Amino acid sequence: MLDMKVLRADPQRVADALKVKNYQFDVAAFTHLEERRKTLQAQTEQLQNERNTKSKSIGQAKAQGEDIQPLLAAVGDLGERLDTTKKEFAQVQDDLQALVMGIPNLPHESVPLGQDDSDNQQLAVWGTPRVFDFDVLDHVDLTADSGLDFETAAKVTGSRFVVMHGQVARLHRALIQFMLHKHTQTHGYNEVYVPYIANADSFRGTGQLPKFAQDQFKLEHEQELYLVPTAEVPVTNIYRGEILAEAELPVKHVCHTPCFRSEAGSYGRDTRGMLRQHQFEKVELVQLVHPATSWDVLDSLTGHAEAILQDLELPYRSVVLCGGDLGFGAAKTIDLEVWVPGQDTYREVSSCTNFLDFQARRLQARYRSAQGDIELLHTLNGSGLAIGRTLIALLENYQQADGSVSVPDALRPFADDLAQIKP
RNA sequence: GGAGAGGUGUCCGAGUGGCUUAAGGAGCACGCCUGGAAAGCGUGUAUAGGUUAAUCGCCUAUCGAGGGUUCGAAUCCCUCUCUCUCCGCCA
Repeated sequence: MLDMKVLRADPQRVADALKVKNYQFDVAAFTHLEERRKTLQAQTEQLQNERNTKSKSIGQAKAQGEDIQPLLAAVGDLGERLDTTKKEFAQVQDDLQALVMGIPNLPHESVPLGQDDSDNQQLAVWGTPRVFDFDVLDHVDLTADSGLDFETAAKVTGSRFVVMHGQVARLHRALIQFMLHKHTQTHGYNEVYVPYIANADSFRGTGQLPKFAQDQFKLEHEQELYLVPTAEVPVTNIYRGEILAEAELPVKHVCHTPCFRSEAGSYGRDTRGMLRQHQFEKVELVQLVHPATSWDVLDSLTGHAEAILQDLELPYRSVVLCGGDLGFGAAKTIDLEVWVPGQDTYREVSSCTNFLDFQARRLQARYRSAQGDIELLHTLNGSGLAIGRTLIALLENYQQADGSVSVPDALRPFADDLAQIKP
């Protein structure tokens, strides 16, 4: 959520900034609602004050044994007027809230202009894609006999799911262990385990609701519950409504969860293989930091994700997302894209984002400064990394002419010393 | 699943319709006192919003959440939620 003070002070400036994100902010509608809000709030509070004062005097009169009938009469239709005004005020508040909750975060000034991912700007390239002296297989063909089993998953559940067998399942598990190990032991993150189901308040807190309900798996339950689309939701919401001491900062969490996404509206895209699944594993990095540090933290957090790709010796590049490709709550996002030989291109395995105080304001996640002031935190997160896509990259980059796949050194200790996957 | 007890500020804890403007205590901060400390004494110690150029101030809301009754609700009623105890079931 944006700062209401900023919105009120200069809505036109907000509208201009949001054009970078292809978002049309209706300044007139906002200003109109805000005017009504102001009037109605003043009226409501004035009536409440009147009621409180008069009620108190009734109490005092009663305590002194005086006749309270005239006082009761003086209250008259105050209650009714208050009721009407209150309802009107609540309605305007709801409308205004709905409007403001739907406004995306302002992009940082360094975010490049652009419509979609083709306008993203490359920042750096690491490693060189391997030159193969045989015909390259993609992960589907490579594991058709022994590893990834899409037919069975389709029988058990439906499309966009996978069953993994044997050594591929082991490698998949090893990737999770390896990443958790690296982030906790080398990068100083605290591991957390969290629920894979979260309530609507949590989804609103991190910005998945109200706007993106169609992307979520909603449970049939008496309470409004959803499967988590990323660990970002449960982990960041640990701090919803909390006030941390400045000395506790920065909070750094690493968390492995499955992620559930309905992928509504992506029917034709990435239908082959396990690039885009309804369920995938992810190791997520989440930080809650002092506002002054968040831009530095974005760089270091991205570096932590990059370290995984470097240890696995997978070629990748980093790109900064353009305005049109930037997420709802993001001020700036750096994507890491790993080389996928089967597609002869780079594909996203990590998305590292600085939300500034956008999520913190919805969450009311704050800290108390040394001076005793209470201020909003800044939140950041990034994949470190998406497991399924890393596995794809691993299989395809490390494939051999005979159809086997060698396991990179860094991963072997976590895979019971598995050195090679046989076809 | 059944029965019961609860949820009050940073913490403990009082509070069954109006001197509650949430008592009292602990903790913390500052001041006085002291050679220094402890003790003692004093002052302060929530959040969100409104008003204001801003501070002070003033106003409104918040006692798990949401409704309701009432001139007036922490207190009474309803729904939900979480915690604890006992029974049952269970990995």
